[in-house]
Amino acid sequence: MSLKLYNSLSSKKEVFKSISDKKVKTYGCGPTVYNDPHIGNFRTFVFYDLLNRVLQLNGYETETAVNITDIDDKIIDRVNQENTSLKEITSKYELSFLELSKSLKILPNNHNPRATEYVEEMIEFIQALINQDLAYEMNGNIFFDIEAYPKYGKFVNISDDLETEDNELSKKNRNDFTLWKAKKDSDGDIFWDSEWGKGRPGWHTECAVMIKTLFDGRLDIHCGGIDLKFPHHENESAQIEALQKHNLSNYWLHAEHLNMDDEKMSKSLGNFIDVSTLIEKNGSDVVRLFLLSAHYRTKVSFSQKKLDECKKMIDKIKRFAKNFNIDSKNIELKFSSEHELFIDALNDDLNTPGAIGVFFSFISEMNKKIAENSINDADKEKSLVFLKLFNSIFDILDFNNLHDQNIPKELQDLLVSRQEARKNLDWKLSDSIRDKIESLGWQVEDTSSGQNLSKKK
RNA sequence: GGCGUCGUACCCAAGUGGUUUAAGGGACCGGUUUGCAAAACCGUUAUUCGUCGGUUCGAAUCCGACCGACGCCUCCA
Repeated sequence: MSLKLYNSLSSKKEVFKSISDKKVKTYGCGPTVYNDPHIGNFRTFVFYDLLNRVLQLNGYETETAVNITDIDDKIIDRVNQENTSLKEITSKYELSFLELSKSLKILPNNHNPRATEYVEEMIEFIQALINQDLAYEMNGNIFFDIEAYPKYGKFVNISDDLETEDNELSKKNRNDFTLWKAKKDSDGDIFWDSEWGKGRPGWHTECAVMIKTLFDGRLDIHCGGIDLKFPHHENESAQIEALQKHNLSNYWLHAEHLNMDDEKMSKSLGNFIDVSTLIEKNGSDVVRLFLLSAHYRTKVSFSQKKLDECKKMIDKIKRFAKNFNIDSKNIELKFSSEHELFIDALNDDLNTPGAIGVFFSFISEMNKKIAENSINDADKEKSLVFLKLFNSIFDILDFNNLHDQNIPKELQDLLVSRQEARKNLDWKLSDSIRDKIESLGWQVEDTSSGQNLSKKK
């Protein structure tokens, strides 16, 4: 099955067709670096990674960008509150974003452009819009004139009542948006010089110009959180499309929110959970699986119970994987029908829950054969291929570390003693040693091939 | 107020016209196995998909109304 993606432009699943044959260019709206990101932010970032990996699975070479918004009102607020510098705040949280991304196995992007490094281009871009009568100046602010761009409203129906005037900024039209913000006293030394005076670029212009500079304003796929659909993405594309007369992006993908008690998790509502806290408590593999365990276009409510269930799922996969001698480098990805079902699910608009279902059905089938001792070489090979395929997308297994290799000496000794006791049929001693092992945070299982020690769940 | 999304078992969650008289995970209960556990395996758990109508040979899937939840229209992943 060819890759299908739900395009927000048409509100339909569409067969994906790239601009050039092999290479796909994607851009995702990244974090505003003024705060530690919460788990909801990372739902979207992990979704970008999923898209990237599925594109690669389909044989595409990807060129990805996720921007760093490092000029913004909230950042300036923090700079003023903490009496520090812009760079100090933004570099701290940019680093935290990149580290958490790595920890959640998000593949590195080709570009992580910072808005502050493109201000010159932004000023030129705004000037070009003014020259084309697509923007106008008002008290040192520059606004995009949506009346000059009749196609405005690709993501929403702009209704008549929205045309009421908003006099606060003396805009011509309520939906005219800021390209350049005139400097305010509270901005301190955070400003750039332009022909229209001191100020700084607006958010929508930042993304538009980074895309223009890196990708010549022409993308295969633009993605972001659902809340950015309007006005951010509307405005982003309006600027580029009004000026360049072609689509900014052929596909627009929007990820739904992670909610907290059925309400959107957000920094402004204060109902968010830190990613780092969550990773520390549950492990990054569990958090990653949790974020991928629901389809990206459905709302998800956060709960610890779900994370606990994901942990159990991972344990089940690991137990299955331990049946095989995995040398992941030497597994040739030769797909059979079982694998194709998994790929089909992913190609059907990144249906991760469907793909997980296919994988678990396969595990069940193989486990049955293992229990009956009827598993053959072909099954084993299929299993290895499936494990590798699964991990190429979900990336929650460490094949080199499936067997807990670092067993402390103390435990090794206990295992030897227990082995001895079992040999002597001294169940009382054997069980007391088992209790001791458990009290140390490990657990021992007796299998036909001997004792199997693992970290306690 | 305008625009939009969603409502599937005890919980989570796929499926969006016939291969599904509804995947997969968790939980529960019964069984096989085991010295006992654990794990694994087998079986059971929605004749039903918010409610009521309609279209169709056929609907969880399409249409309408209603009820309920949420989002966007202001910063937001």
